[in-house]
Amino acid sequence: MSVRTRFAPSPTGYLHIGGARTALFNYLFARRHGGQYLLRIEDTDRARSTPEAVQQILDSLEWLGLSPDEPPVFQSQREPRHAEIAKALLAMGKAYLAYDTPDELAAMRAAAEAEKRPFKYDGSRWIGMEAKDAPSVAPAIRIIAPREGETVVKDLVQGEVRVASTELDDMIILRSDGTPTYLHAVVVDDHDMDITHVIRGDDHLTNTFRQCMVYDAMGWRRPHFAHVPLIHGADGAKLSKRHGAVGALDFREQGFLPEAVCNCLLRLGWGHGDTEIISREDVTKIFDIADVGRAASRMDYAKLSHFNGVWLRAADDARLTREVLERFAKRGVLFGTDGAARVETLMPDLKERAKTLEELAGSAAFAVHEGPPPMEAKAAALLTPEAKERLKDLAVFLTDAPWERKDLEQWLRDYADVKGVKLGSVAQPLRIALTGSTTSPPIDAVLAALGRGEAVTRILAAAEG
RNA sequence: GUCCCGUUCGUCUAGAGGCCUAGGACACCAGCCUUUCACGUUGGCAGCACGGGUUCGAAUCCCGUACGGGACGCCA
Repeated sequence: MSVRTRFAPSPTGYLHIGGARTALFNYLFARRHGGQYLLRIEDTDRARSTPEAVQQILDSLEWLGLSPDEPPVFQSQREPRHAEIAKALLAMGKAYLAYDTPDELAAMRAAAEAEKRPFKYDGSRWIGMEAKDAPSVAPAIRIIAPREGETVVKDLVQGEVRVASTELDDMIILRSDGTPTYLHAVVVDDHDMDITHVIRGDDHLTNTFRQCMVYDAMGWRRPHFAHVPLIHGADGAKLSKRHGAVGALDFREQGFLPEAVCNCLLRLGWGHGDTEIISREDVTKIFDIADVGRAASRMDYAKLSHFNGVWLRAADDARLTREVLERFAKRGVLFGTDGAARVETLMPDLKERAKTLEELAGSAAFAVHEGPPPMEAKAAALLTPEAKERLKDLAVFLTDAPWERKDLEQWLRDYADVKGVKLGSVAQPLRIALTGSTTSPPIDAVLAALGRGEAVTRILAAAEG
């Protein structure tokens, strides 16, 4: 049977990076083994699930390049099937009707706590009861837990984990209102979807033992399990908004590339020798779930920036230009076709200096600015009378300079040589005049991209300003 | 509280008994390169949670302790 994995988020909010990483592992595992990777939306909690959240999860996965191979399955639409299995279990005598009310259950828990003993449900009085003797409350269906021995799970990440049957009790699989519980629905769905490998967050590890009750009672073969550790915030606590960006789409907003986010997420928990930078294509060839670590890791935003810088430099110039222009539009920065062309011309040098698309947009803005760009205070301070004289002189001489980047560089060197000054004392005033900033791509590249007319205009404006 | 899982530089990790004087990456510090800033490059700082075993030999195996996380719902 071919490998089938699934990512099963509940649509109660945005997709956070922990979920994104789980999706990534599911995707990679399936690809590695030539199988399918599916998506199941666990929307059985009607009160908390929203269509907006579903859409956001879909958008997030698409952005990350983790769209499923088949249309998503919506768990809520499968409730009849869940009920059918619950009733089948009842008919087989592997489950029973339990007539406890929520209040009675709460009282039992309170009593257990008062006596400082762990609460364990005992529904033995309901087993074998005739319908006519039952209380007049709507019953829930409980599955009969194993009474002795232990359950053993060979987890692909955590290794062999075992839990004694004394720890398990008869759990509810169908509520008194006829709706399935999560632990039951998951098993039925995974079985029906032919899921062979369940890869999920390690918070589900102990749930696995209860899910095994359903598999075993139905005589279904259990899938392989792999419980990957959670991602924590920089302080080691559970990941939350106060740690900064956690939603997958927040990263897009902040100018991170999906390939960088995936690379970073991959390295949180997965290791393969000293490999740090790795493409989707390459990791697909070597990914092994056994190489995932067992310990929780912390999200490291500084390292994400580094990964992003690496992938930014490797990215296609036309693509980056599109991204930057989109950001200009959002910032209200106006640009014409010549401005767009300047950005693309400068892109090889621009991307070398940025960590995010936001930074890239910031450093590219001077190129499309209508007229002389705004002057940074630090830059303005360096425009001494002496520097302004230099600019006036340059404006004159540049009129005859050859306007190709390579030639411009040589021209500037010759100019500095002839004037007997250091190249820096020529380049820096020029940079300030042309970009309004003390930092920019190499000055010859800037001159070439702006064009002679625009360059001279800016130089004169700065010299006289 | 009970059960389950975990613990290598600040962070992410390599490490499956001798290859470890514990390797790499990010961050940080210093130098080099240089028309600025980056990139690149050289070097530096810094870690096997603790205590017992097993073994000729342990970061690696076993047992405790401590600390962290997770699960204990008619939530998912």
